[in-house]
This record gives sequence, C-alpha cells and structure tokens, in this order.
Amino acid sequence: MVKKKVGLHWFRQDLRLNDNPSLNYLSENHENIIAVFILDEINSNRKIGMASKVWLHYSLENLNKNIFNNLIIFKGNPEEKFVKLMNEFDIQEICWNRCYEPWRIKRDKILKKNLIKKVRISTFNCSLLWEPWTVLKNDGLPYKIFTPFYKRGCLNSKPPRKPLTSKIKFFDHDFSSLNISDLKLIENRRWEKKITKYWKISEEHALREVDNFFLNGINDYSEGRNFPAKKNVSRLSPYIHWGQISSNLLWYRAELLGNKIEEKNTEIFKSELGWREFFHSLMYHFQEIQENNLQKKFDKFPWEFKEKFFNAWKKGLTGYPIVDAGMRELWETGYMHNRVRMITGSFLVKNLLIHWNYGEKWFWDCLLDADYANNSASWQWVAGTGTDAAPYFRIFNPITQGKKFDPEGEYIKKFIPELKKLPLKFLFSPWECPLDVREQIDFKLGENYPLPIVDIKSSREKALNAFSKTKN
DNA sequence: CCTGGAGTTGTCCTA
DNA sequence: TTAGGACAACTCCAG
Repeated sequence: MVKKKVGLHWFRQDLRLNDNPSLNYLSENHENIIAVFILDEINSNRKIGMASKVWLHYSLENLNKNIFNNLIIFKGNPEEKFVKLMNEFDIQEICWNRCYEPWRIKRDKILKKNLIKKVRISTFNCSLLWEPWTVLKNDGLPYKIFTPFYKRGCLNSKPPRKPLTSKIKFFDHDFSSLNISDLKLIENRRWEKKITKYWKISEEHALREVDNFFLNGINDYSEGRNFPAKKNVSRLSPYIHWGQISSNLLWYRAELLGNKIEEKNTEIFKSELGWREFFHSLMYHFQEIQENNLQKKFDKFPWEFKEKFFNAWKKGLTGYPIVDAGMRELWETGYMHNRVRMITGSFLVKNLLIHWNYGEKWFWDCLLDADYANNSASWQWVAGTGTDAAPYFRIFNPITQGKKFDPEGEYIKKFIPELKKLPLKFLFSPWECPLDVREQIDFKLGENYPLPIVDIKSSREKALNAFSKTKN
C-alpha cells in the first residue's frame, strides 16, 4: 500500500483556523494536510485546571467540526504519536506554532532533535507579537521593568506580523483515533454546566466577541475597565489563551480604531497586550517564575498558612463583600474581573499573609484563562515579589475599593445574593449595619453572611511591618 | 562607567 | 471636603 503524502499540523495553544501561520504555511506547501491534537500530561509540569479542561473540550469539538471531523486526537507523549503516524502516512513535514512554557520548550527541543533525523520540521510564531528572545535591552539582557520593555521593545520596534487570511485545506483521511470525549476533559458536570452557561466556546464566537468589544467596550476602556459591573473589559482572555483569537488581530484592530475614538482607550488596550508580551518574556527568561519569588529576599518572608482562612478565601466567605464577590465570580463563571483579581490577591497575600503560591494554584484550577505566564507573573506582581512589582505598602483596602469601583454594589449583589437587601451604606462593610436594620431585612450576620475573618487595619499593620523588614 | 530619572492599578494622614 | 505628601529604598534603564 502506498502511503499518502501529507504535511502535519500539530495543534497546541493555537486552536483556530484564522491567522494561523503554521496552517497557512502547510497549505501553501503541501497538497494534503492532517491535523493532530495531543493531550500531553506526561511532560507537563502540572495538569490542566478543572475549568480550563472544559474550555479545551469545547474548543476541540468546535475545531474538529470546522475541519469536518478530521482532527486526529491522541493522549500521551507526542514523540511516540508522531512515530506512529509516520507508519500510517508519508509525512513530508511536521509543523507547529511555538509555545513558551519552560516544560514545553524542553519537550519540543528534545522532540525536534529526535524527529529531525526522519522528517522536516518547521515552527512558527503564532501567539506572541514579538518573540521573547528578540526584545532585549542594548546590553543583550531581558527587560525587568514593563515601561521600558513596552516603549522600546514594543512601540518603537518593528511592527508585529499582520493577521493572515486563512487558506486552509484539509483532506479526508481514514485514520481512526481517539474521540475528544476519550480525553475525559469533562470530569465534573457541574463545572461544565456553569461554564457553558456563561461562555460560548468557539472560534466563530471569539471573533464575534472581538467585534462586540471594539464596537462597545473600547469606547470608555481606559476608565470603565476598572469597574467590574461595567461592560468595558474585553473578557477575551480565555480565547487568547487557547488561541481562538490572536494578539496580532487585536493589536491591528486597536490600531485601526485608534484614529476614530479617543486614542487613550486604544492605547491602553494595546498596552494590555503589551503586558501579556512582558509576562511571556519574563516566563521565557526567568523560568522559575511559577514557583519561586523573582526577588530572592522574599524567600525569607514570614508567610503564614492558615487552612481556615485559605478555605474562607476560596469559597468567598471572608466577610469582605468585594473579595467574596470576586471569589464567587471565579467559582461560578471561571473568570474574574481584572481589578477584583488584584483586590482578592492583595487580600490573600497581605491581609491573610498566605504565600502567593496558594493563590496562584487556586486560580490555575478555576480560571478559564489560566495561563502559565500571566497567572504566575500577576501573582508575583500583587505579592510584590516580582521583578517589576507593586510596592509593599500598596495594600488594597477591600472596603474602599468596593465603594470606589462598585459604587452601586451591582457586582457585589450579583454574586452575593444574601446581601441584596442590605442598604448600600453598609454593603461594603456589613458588620457595621445596626441590629435593627438587620432585623428588618432578616439579615443574620454570622449566619447568612460571615463576619470578617480578619481585621483590615491590624492585618494591614502586620503586613506592612513584615514587608518593611524584608531586606536583601 | 557614571548619572539621574523613573518605576500599572493604593492608602492614610494632614492641612 | 479635598488635595498633596509620606510611605523606602532600590534597582533598572537610557543617555
């Protein structure tokens, strides 16, 4: 039997057909393409989070549908699977879009070294605007501070790749592989139910959400993005993480719109894409970012771990409404508004004095956009342990933040229904609500809703004290 | 090599 | 009520 000549595309964090450099290249250079997805839990340093698995499941379903059920599914070690496929097909070339997580770089390097003896391999940049090894200071070292990174490394460097138009072709093959359901990505129906209630997971929908954002959200982005009840944030992060849309597309959409609306809004949106670049650059150059403090002096910091506090934080039962609303949004929807991520993070690290590692892992499990670089670097930022981090005395006050950024309490009430009847005056500090008012609305403090687990003022003092003593 | 300006997102106190 | 400064010192980065 003559084996069919094919080019192979390996789908990873690029679950899209549009603006996909590897797929475009294959389409231009090969008559037939096969596409493969491999769930690799052998080489990964950590399993995919619960929420993310659901996203992946639905993304694969969508992708498979869009290529007429030709997606070949595997579970296991990629190298093994490619060798297996080489027995079935006459593979001319294997292509993929690059990923930058330390474990993936390590795996892909070995894979490439072993396979290149047998087959041509080409890799592409699909998910970053600039390759992390190209954005460096004059002395050749990587940036540690965002502003110079962004100004010189992004705004004043060569423009990123323009989005590609898809010219993809696929052929029918009769290779039988696993089904998507065999990957067992949906272990927990409750998660699936919650997530599919709030999110439509497909490449087409991602593009609709982009249109929607550039039509509505962007207009007051620079201010409105701070208010969790407003619709100004893009909520595109899960789509970006899984590759349903590219940063390149967003960058140029923002640039195009920049002349038509107040430029501040598009500029700040672009800088958010810049933050993603920065965090990926940090991950690439400082490979221990997920576990270790980038500032070594924090290795000696007197973190405390109190299971009871940690559980209260995870469940949204700290007694501070804006913190609890955030934690419940996360649990309910697989997402949390950016500002609230900072507030809940600051609370865990500074008011509870719990090591950021615990928060990072919980977010990893619950976030649909759980991303090695962004999640780790953001936690290091909030904890003050990162390279370019919040100063230690910057401690978010959950009462002030609630009043300022959820002034009508819409966000709080949405996720904490038991506080719905509480007068706005006491919504940010329910323990201050007088007994007679509480009785009128049948609100039992300590039963319907917890008393604060720590005192803001004294826990802040304690943190300031511990942080100010942390020196090299 | 030296120099000087700057560094995501806050809070609290004082005048 | 509001605006401004303190909170720290250090490292980073460009010229």
